[in-house]
Amino acid sequence: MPYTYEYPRPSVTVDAAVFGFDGAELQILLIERALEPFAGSWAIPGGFVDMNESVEAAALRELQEETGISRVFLEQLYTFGEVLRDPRGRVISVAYYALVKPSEHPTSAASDARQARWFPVSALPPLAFDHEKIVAVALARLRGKVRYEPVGFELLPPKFTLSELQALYEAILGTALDKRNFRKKILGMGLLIALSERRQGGQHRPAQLFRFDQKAYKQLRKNGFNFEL
Amino acid sequence: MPYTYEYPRPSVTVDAAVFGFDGAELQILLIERALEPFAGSWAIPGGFVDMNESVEAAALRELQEETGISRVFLEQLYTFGEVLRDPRGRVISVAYYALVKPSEHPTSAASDARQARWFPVSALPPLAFDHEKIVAVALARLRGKVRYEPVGFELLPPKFTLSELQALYEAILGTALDKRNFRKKILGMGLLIALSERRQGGQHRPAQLFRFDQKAYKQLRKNGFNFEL
DNA sequence: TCAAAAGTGTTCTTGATACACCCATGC
DNA sequence: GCATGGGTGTATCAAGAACACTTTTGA
Repeated sequence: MPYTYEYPRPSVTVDAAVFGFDGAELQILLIERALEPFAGSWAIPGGFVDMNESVEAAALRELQEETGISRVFLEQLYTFGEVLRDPRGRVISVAYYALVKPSEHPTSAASDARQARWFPVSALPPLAFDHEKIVAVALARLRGKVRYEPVGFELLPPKFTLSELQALYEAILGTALDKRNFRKKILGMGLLIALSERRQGGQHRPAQLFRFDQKAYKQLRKNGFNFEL
Repeated sequence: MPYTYEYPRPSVTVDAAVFGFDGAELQILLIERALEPFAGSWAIPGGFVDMNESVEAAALRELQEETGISRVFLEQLYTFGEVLRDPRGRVISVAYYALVKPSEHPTSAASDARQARWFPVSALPPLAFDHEKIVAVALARLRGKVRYEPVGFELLPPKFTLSELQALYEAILGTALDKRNFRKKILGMGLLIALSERRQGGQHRPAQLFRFDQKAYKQLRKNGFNFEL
């Protein structure tokens, strides 16, 4: 690297806000830090980027190491580059957000995390570093994104009912939605496939199960289709 | 920095896609590199982040140094973190995009740029590094952003006609817009202030000049107003 | 008087919103 | 038979899209 010897180098970390949904509330996965600084504090998972891995690969690796999660929807969020944001010195953090189906990802703490645990976004503990800011940006992004791209399905199990889907949207957007209008709109898009199964959940009428039609979505996108709400 | 001595550190650069508008076409400001690698190639302005400045401050500084531009709309775009994106070694780039009023920013090359020049986005030369990718992402972001936030005004002089505004939107979006509908919508928002001046530009009827009403916009935003198209 | 851009309203169509009752099941 | 969530249609309203002619100026 002949050209850059003279340049001072900051450290670069990745941090990921991992969202999940428990059927009622939007959740975020936090780890309890095992190491200084902020040992014992809650934080979003993350760590240093190695020299021989891309930034995105680092985010995936840290998620795997600290929480056991792999194969998730992951998208870059924002890079936090204030000079004093980390007591260890100059550390620039590339933040990501991830959407997982908690049912498919039993979390298991490891690496430099004492434990990993889901918290409802409405009741988060104090967080290490500037992670509260990162979470706030991630939430804003998710709320924006969910309205014009079908990312909600990343948070639901492969088979779901329309009521579950609606509850998810209500949890993310923080508003009540009209049941008939919601169904009319979402079914009208032709992105859901009705399965031959139903879900029985108590002493009432069983609900039709659906799955998201990835292929139809990709096809529609090519033709200029825009998912909306 | 006791905790991080053991970590290898990538270099971090900032790069900025700077957009302008000449009345007809959307333009991008490029510099001709004076130094290796890619000496003599065109590139978007950028450079290394110093240890004692935030990433955003670095982007502003590099813009000033390489093109003479200051006090512009600047927003973070995306961080490019592939391992081999820079021949100098491991260099992570935090990309920004900027919107400038070319009239107010006579560009002047300096620092490690031989010259700075505007190019229409439809006719860019080959670019250094992965800058073509960065420009593509910046363009996509601008096209998305311009539809739901009034950023277009950053590209126009303080006083402008409705035809100029419409031409700008048409250049960015790449589509023709209906004159009457455009005027109806944009005036209906109450964000433009009609000035008592007119602009004479040839042998035809002079056009009413307007300016953007920043205060009204901030006020409306507080009340949940959403700019759209 | 001609060329060139500025300016102006109405109709139609489409999508968003509001709203209330019957259905299937388990207990 | 009753409690619980599942499922369905219509009428109103607002916003978007389509569309053509008159006005003002300089040459």
